[in-house]
Amino acid sequence: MPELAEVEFYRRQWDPGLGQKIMRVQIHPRKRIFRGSNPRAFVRELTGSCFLRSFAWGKQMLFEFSGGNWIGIHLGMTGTLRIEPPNFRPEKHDHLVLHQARRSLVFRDARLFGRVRFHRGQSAPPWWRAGGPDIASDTFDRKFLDAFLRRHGRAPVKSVLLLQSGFAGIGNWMADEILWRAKIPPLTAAGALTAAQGTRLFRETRFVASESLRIIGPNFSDPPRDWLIHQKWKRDGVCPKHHTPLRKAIIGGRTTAWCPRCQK
DNA sequence: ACCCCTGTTCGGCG
DNA sequence: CCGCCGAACAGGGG
Repeated sequence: MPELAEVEFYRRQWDPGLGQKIMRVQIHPRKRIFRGSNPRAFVRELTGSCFLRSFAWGKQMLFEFSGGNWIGIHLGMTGTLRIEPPNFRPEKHDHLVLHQARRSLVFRDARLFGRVRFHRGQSAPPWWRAGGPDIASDTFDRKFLDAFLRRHGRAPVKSVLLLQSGFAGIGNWMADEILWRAKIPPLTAAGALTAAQGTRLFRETRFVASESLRIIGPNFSDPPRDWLIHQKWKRDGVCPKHHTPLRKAIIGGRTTAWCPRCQK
C-alpha cells in the first residue's frame, strides 16, 4: 500500500503522542517483522522513555525517543500506523503497541513484508538515509537522474523508477503515474531515453512526488479525477485524457498500466 | 477455489 | 564483479 505520500500520512498518525511518555510496550517478538533486531531487550530500554520526534524519508520512517532510543519502520505492502485508546489490546496483526497514558500507538502489518528496526545511540542509526536522495531536494537533479538512468541503462525505465536508491519513495502506482505524465512507454530502456524524455521524466517525478505528498500526506485525500491511479487498477481502465483503453503488462515483476496513444 | 496485490531481498544467470 | 529477473516471503480480499 504505502509509497512516499502514504508513508508521510502514516508517520503523522502517531503525532498526538509526541512529547508523551511510553508507559508500556507490547510486541509479537517472534514475528519476522523484527528480523535483525533483539526486540525484547529494546522493549526494556524503551519503556519509560518519551516520544520526541519522527521523520520520513522515501518509504522509511524513523521515530526518536528519549534516552537515545530509535525505532525505524518500513510499512512493506500492508503496514499501517494508527492510534487506539490507552488500554488497547493488540489483535493478531498488531505487532508493536506503545501504550501512553492517553492513547496507544499501534503498528499493524498483516503480510509481514514490513520491518521494524531498533537502534540505541546519540544520533540516528547508520541505516537511516541509506537510500537515494530526497526527490524534493537539490541533490535530486538532472545530473543525478541522468547518471542513474545510464547506470541502469538496459533495464526498462519502469523497473528503474522502482529502485529506491534513485527514486526514494516511488512505488508501483507513482511510477506509472509519472511515466504516463511524461509520455514515456514503460518498456523503454532507461539508457535509451531522449533528452526531451529525460527532461519530462525529471519534471513529472518531482510533480507527482510533491503533489501526492500535498494531497495524500495530511489526510489521505484522493488525487484529482484525471490522475491515472483511478484507472490503472480497473479491468477496463482508460486513459484519463482521451479514454483510450489502457494497456497492461508485467514489467519489472509488477503490474504496469499505460496509454498506448500518449506513451510512444 | 483461485488469482490478485501500492515491497524488498536473494540466488541464478549472462 | 555488475546488473537483470524471477521467486520467495504471507495473508486478505475479490
